[in-house]
Amino acid sequence: MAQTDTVTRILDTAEVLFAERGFAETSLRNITSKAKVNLAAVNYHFGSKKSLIQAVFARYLDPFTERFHAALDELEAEYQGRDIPLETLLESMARTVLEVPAERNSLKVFMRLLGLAYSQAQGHLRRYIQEHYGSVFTRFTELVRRATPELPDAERFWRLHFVLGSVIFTLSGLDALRDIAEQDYGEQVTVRDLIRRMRPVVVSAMHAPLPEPAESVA
Amino acid sequence: MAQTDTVTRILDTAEVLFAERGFAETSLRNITSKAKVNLAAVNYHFGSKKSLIQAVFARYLDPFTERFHAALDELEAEYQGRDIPLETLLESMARTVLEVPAERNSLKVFMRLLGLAYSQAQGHLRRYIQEHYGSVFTRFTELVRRATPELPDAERFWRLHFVLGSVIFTLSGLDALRDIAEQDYGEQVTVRDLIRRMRPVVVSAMHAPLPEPAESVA
Amino acid sequence: MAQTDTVTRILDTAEVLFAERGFAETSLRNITSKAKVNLAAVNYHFGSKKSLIQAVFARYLDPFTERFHAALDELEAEYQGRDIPLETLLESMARTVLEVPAERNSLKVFMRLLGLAYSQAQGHLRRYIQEHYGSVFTRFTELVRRATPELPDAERFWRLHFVLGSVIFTLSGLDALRDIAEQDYGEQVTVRDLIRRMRPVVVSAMHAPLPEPAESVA
Amino acid sequence: MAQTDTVTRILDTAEVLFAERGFAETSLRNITSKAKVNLAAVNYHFGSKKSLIQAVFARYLDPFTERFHAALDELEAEYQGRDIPLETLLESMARTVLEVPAERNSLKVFMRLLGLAYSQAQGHLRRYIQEHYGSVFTRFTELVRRATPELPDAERFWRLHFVLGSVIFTLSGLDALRDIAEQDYGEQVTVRDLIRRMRPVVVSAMHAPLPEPAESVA
DNA sequence: GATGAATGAGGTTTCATTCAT
DNA sequence: AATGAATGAAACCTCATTCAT
Repeated sequence: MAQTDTVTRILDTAEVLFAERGFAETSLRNITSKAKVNLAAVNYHFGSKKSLIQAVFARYLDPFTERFHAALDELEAEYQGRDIPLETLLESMARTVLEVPAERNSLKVFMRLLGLAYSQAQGHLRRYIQEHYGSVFTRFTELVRRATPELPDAERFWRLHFVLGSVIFTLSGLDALRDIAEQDYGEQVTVRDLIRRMRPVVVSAMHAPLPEPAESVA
Repeated sequence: MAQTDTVTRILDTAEVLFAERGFAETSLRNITSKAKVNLAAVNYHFGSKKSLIQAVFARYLDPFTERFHAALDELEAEYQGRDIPLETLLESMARTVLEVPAERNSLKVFMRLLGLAYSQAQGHLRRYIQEHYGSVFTRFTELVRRATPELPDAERFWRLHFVLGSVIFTLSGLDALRDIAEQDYGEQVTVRDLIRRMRPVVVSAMHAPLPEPAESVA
Repeated sequence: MAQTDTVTRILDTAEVLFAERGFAETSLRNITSKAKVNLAAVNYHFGSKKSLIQAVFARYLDPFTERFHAALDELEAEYQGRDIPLETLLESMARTVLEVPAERNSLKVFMRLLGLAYSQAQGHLRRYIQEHYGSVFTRFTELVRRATPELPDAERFWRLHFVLGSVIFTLSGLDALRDIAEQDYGEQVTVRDLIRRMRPVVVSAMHAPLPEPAESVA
Repeated sequence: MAQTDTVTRILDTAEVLFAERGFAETSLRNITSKAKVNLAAVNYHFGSKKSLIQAVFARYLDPFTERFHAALDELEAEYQGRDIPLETLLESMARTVLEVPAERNSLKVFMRLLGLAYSQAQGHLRRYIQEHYGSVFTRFTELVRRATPELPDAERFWRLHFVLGSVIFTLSGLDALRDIAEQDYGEQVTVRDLIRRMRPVVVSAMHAPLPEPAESVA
């Protein structure tokens, strides 16, 4: 009881502060004082700041991975060896991404964290994510490959990263952009809205015509 | 001479380190020791770390703004009031973005910096960029608006940011991605290749069908 | 059973770590984690780190004291009031020192601990040893006094400490020295060898001519 | 001026506290607060606590090494290739050891430090001393070899370490021993007295008869 | 009898900045 | 114009110990 409480309070506070300011700009003091927890508690429960950062991610990515694997299992069962259409795959991923943080009302935080994982140095984090969650991404990539046989492998690789960039960039910089959008267009945008907007863009991007071949001289 | 030298050495070193590790993770000591410059020199020449960060950006964004304004001037003169096609506008922007750092062989650094400007907290930086360089972007946005009359304003706003995200994300993480691509597909990708590949994707993205309207209940 | 086990495991681990690194450099965490024992167990069973240190010494010094008293009893019985020769006294001490740790194969540890007791601050330890084991040493010293009537008391005091220093220093640093000796002279030295080598040196040292008197001006 | 002052104050304070309590038991806060110097000054001037410890030793050992080399140069010149007698060599070393700290009235501190260097873990310190000052010791050892041709090499090696142990042990534990001696024998002992007392003991120890050969079975 | 959780004190180090020269 | 010295704040982490269970 007491433990769960402390550990959870630390994680809850940490993820919010990390999302707001980044890792380096958030000190353990910031976290523990806001969480009303002893300063040493972080090191006691997590061992180090690095491990805390990883734990914050794990709390999202563990259930995400599990559910996404399950969702892909279902799809594969449903399609019985036939190729799953790209739209369905993307749909399934989007749904899972939305599901996990929905239970804690922290979708925005999760998105910011994903953005930080990419943009902040934190080599240890990149390694941790790669090690622990690389396999789902690999599985997903392979299914995408079979859904888009017309694309050369390299082309597909790059397009997936274009799309990934779009999503992570937009969602992680969401707050600032949302402010501007609200000010300029009077719209109040939710993450759900954004995902709805992204769908056709992403699909079009993946299906765009192949580029003209490179010129002979670079 | 000696001063110019010092200032330039600081800027050259700072931009590389910032791009590699981020702002908070790069200390003035890191910079000055690598630049072989006195520790106090940063504060002496720039006043503070914040100002140094801004100066690093200004060195790219000042010439960029100037040239991009000039390029748009040319286009407007050429089209004499008629709408400039989206492809042409994007083309022009891409060319200018490539031109500026090309002279110092630092495209990657420039892109990483742009990425950091987006993703790192540094409120002061966002404000600085907005204040000093907001006008070019506004001008460009307005021209895009006239090139895509079929898009609702808000939709265009978001799509531009999707695209921006793609570009910055891909180019700023270029090194890592390039390694993977080379390993997996035996391709040696140049920045020019990437831009060539991006063109159809970006155009398709901008021209994607409108999303289905939001459901009534969020 | 469980308790005995825990206490013993703590003592076994603590003495090794203390001997290797010293008292201050060995944390209770080091000990308990290596001993696979709960962190609080040390405080629970021993009360404090200081008491643990004392307990580690007691485990060697209690049997040592007992046996040494017994050995001196025997000698006094054998010599029936006549002075016991210095060589015999030293011999007896050496034998007892070797006997106690021999049962646990920990002579080196014992010697290192004695060295630490001398050189590390730990006032409490010096006091503890003095209080609990001072009497054997006093008894031994008195016998030595009668064996070397030609030496002034102060001279004898210092010489005993010179010798003690030799022994503890050599035996506590044994591993490093043995490595050098083996490398340089191709000798594999056992503790018994060393004791054999020390005997004539110690005897000569104790019987050395008196120093010339101090000069008038320090 | 200001710098010299701060650096010197730190070194002066550090060596006293180290000598009194040992390295681990002396915190940088202890040092800087007693030296009335900013806490960060140690890291500014020395880089780390380890480097400070090394600097404290260097301040004694650098002049010691220099003078001892000079003294041996003189002796070699005087003896013109003939072997220098053991007594003379030891005499020369003792004189040099006394000379260096005499100028700062800190012989006792120097001795404690030497003792600590041996008994405290501090692997870095042992390595530092070995690297920087090993050569003088090697030179001295070689001269001792020629002064005691009757000793087998291994025997000489061990005897030198017996003697070293005597000296370091006694001198570094001096304070406690001195208290006892004063209480028991009413003597006030100076380091000079001790050295005077040690001389005949050391000489006798080195010239002790060879031990009886080892028994056939170890 | 034993333990996981928690704590307050204090450790070393790094930081951006300022100051006297 | 430029710099070496110095500083106060704050960073992360480890410590021995205590407490509730």
